[in-house]
Amino acid sequence: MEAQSTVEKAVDVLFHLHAQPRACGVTAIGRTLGLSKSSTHRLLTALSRRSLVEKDDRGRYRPGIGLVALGVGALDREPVVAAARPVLEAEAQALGETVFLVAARAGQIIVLDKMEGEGFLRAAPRVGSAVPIHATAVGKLYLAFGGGSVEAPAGDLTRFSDETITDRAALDDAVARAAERGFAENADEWIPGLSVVAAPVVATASVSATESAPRMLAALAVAAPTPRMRSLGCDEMGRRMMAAAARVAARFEGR
Amino acid sequence: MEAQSTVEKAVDVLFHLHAQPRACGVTAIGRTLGLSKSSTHRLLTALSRRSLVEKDDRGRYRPGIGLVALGVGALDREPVVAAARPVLEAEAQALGETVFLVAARAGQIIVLDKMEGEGFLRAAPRVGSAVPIHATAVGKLYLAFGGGSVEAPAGDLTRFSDETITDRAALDDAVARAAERGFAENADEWIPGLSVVAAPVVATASVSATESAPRMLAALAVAAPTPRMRSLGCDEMGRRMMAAAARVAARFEGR
DNA sequence: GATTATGTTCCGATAATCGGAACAACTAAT
DNA sequence: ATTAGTTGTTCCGATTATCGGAACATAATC
Repeated sequence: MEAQSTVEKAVDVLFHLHAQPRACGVTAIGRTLGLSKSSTHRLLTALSRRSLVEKDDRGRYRPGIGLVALGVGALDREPVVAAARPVLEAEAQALGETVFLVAARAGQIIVLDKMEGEGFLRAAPRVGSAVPIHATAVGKLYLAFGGGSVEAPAGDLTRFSDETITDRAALDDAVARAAERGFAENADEWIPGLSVVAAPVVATASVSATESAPRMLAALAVAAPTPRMRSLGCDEMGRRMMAAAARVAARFEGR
Repeated sequence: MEAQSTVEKAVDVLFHLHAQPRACGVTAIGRTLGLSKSSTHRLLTALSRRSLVEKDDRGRYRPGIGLVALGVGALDREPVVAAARPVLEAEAQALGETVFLVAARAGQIIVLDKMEGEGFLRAAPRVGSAVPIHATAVGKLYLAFGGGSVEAPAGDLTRFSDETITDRAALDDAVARAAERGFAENADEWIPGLSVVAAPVVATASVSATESAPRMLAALAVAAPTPRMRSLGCDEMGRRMMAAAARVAARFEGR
């Protein structure tokens, strides 16, 4: 293991609890995280005092209400989210489909915000969850424009569906195509029946206090059932997302 | 101060960051929490390694994406939430107004879940946020049926609107009335223009491994603009919420 | 350009953490 | 009901991460 600091261990406990489908006991948690029973217990009681975990009748622990409280509104403070929200709403309204704001965080690609359209495509990824890199439109965009902020997974590319790209060379081709066109698409490669078209939000963010550089901050993506996306026109949607992404960038830069 | 353990201090940092409208510096955080600059810095870097906080270009810190990830789905594991969701959906659909599931956690009253109706009453409290005790329908319910799990605030009762109950005796009367009728109401006492009717979810939860006792687990509440609530009929809504709460209790007990 | 404030790093003294062991409470099986 | 096994909780001395002041580097302010 590589966790030294106490708070990192505590956070690991939180993530472990989050990953489990139901409440866990002290012993089980300690065993899988390599902590002694007494240490685990102390961490849990500390977290419990701040209600980040809760103890049920049987002494088992599960994620607490404090986590929800901390998570709510945490995204509103992200400048990109604030800049994108009106655009998200406008596009979701105009297209009637769900529109996402997605960005790279800590090497993963994460859904920052979404706006549901009239369509019934409600199940799609939740805000805060991570999506695969090699099987999504946004993933390809980040490989093309991200400047190394995310990388294709080492080892084999997981197959999610019949259409999933599992060949390195084919993935490189798809990335090159995205770099050329300025947007990326994804038809059934992750979730069968789901198609996505995405465009990058590029803006000159202050990279340090004195210096600024244009950088890919996020991606705007529209999702729709595959037949519906075909009838809307993939290229048409690509142009539309690029224009919307440009509006987000403009708002981000303050005008 | 009363924070001893390191992880509690770290959590305090998270809550402080959450409460601030924008990114904070190390010095400011340390000052308000009574921590030395170096300690604060170490806590922040530890939290940052797990992406619970993020550092912007200027070295200021704000809540991170990890918090969102941890918050998402944390509520689905609450048995009451799982039991209530279908009922919430059905009521929101049938009434066309927003329906809440609210419960006491750590002495506070907290919104566990909500389902929005057709109405445009979207601003109402968010999932995960706390609501005042003496100025809400659910607060009165907990004072009546909660068995001491929450208590009316010490000192003066904060006035939120013209209708807010600020007199102890008047509050006791309102609580007694709720205990008698089995539901509680609230017209403009917290947010002007907003009326709520709520009923308690009472079920026999296992209080220990061998013993069980009937207990108030949560409350179901419907919110609507005051005129609309008047036209729906407060008593009618009270009966309706009591019936819905009974369905939640039945589902909770496993049938 | 000088000055103030802020983020970051270093290091010895301190105090919280660690982990084994003993205890208590519950579960499962006999 | 009794027993055996498991799990949550508490205790305590040894360990070690934490603490806080000070020094340093960098950015903001005048």
